[in-house]
Amino acid sequence: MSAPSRKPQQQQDCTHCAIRDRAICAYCGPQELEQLNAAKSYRGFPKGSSILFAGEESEFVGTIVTGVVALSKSLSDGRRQVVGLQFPSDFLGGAFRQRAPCDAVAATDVLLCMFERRSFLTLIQETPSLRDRMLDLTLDELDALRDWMTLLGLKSAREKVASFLLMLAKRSRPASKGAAFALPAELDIPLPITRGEIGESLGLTIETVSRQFSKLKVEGVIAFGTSRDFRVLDLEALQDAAGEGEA
Amino acid sequence: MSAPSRKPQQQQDCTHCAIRDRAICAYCGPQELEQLNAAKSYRGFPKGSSILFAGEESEFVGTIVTGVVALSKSLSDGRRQVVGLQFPSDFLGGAFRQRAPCDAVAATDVLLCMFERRSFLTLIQETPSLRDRMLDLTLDELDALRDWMTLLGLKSAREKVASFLLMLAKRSRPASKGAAFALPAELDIPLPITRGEIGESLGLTIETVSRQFSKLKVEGVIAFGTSRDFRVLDLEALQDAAGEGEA
DNA sequence: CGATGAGTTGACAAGAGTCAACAATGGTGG
DNA sequence: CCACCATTGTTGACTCTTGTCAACTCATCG
Repeated sequence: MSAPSRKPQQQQDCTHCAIRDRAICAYCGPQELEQLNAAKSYRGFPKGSSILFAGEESEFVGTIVTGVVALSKSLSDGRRQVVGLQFPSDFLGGAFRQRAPCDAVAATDVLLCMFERRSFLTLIQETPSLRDRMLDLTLDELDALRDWMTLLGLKSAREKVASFLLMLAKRSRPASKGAAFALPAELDIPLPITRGEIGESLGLTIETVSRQFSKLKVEGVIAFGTSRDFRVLDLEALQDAAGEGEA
Repeated sequence: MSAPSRKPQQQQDCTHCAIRDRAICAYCGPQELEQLNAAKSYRGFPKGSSILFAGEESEFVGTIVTGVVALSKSLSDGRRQVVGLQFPSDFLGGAFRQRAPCDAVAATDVLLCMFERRSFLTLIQETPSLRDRMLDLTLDELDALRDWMTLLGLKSAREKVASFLLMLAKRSRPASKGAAFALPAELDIPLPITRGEIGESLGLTIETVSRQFSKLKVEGVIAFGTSRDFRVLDLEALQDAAGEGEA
């Protein structure tokens, strides 16, 4: 486990922010950015720590600058379902409501660009570019959830695992706009979460996930560096295994 | 199959609308309502007809006044997953984006209160009460999807079916159609969709759905009138079977 | 070093899918 | 009005994917 970055981060200038063009502030002009700059604050969450508890009141909202956050729901008997993975530039929008709809846990060390919830609410009322972006992001999230539901509802274990790896491959790439999805085979992709968490995402057990990984490895579709990062050897085969093509 | 209500409905007055207090217009004052009243139009969709096609451009948005709409996604091999059931007062918000994110099919005869998409966009920009309600509804939908994902990911067939029946029981509250049909036995709940569609919602086959229904029936938890409506005999047992308690 | 947790692999069991036959329902046309 | 047909739903027998239980390996950290 790596060290928490607890110290208040030095105020990074918004204009040089790596996620400037994809985050909640994407549509903001220089002046609006100024406002955000003044209101924001950074906070680090060490891997494994809880960012939000389901049902609890949340006093802040925020954008992920670095790291991965797992949103999950639990049944009373302890079974857990991961209902969303959030990456840099994603907005912890659940926090937008008074009570968080699900747990949010830092899957890796996470750096959040935060706003106090109530002041963000007024900010958003007064700033059309923020408001529009907010709705955009929320609708994007809806779309992503629907795709995920499709995966959960009708894909086989193999398809689920392959789809998951593809999703990671796409999302873990720095924002290279345009250019069709092509992976250099040499690119090592980190698995930001454990097998257990992958299982909880896909509605599978840890053993099944492991077995599917092994099978894909034996088939020469993927290769592992350590058990926490992989490389796509045969993209076409992986897409095939994922049952790509959502018609 | 019942007759389509294709004829342009007479302009119903918004103030007497049955879903006035829950729909997109819930926060609107009298004056704003006036504006909506002028812009809206009604349109009926016969059972089984398509309202939106995934990927196609949608030229309107709308609220469901009566009926049930099934949102679904398909894989290229024909497998289908229902990713949302929408009831009266729900907003066909997918249509808010230029291209619909999934198919929308009228599961029953449906009456829609519609707006031309582009004019609705400007309307929403100028009307805070509409805008706020829109975000509310979208966030509600997100929450509902997350619950549904939890169901898909980790519940057993029995739990899925029981949860589905409970959901119907909760949601099928009066859209106050013809008062003539206000029966004393309010416990009779219609199943608005076929077993097949239920299966596609829950990630189960039609046979499994049927078997679980039969089991619940034999156990005395529910009873069927026709195969398209049921009654809850033992609510506690049903909640138990659903694995209620999302911690 | 052991100790701990993550990950892999195997044997087995069970839940859900598949295939198939049959029953019930509802709409159509003679 | 009834007979016919298509659609929808039910039930049974069998199969197979995935979950369960358990042993074991591997990496990492005190």
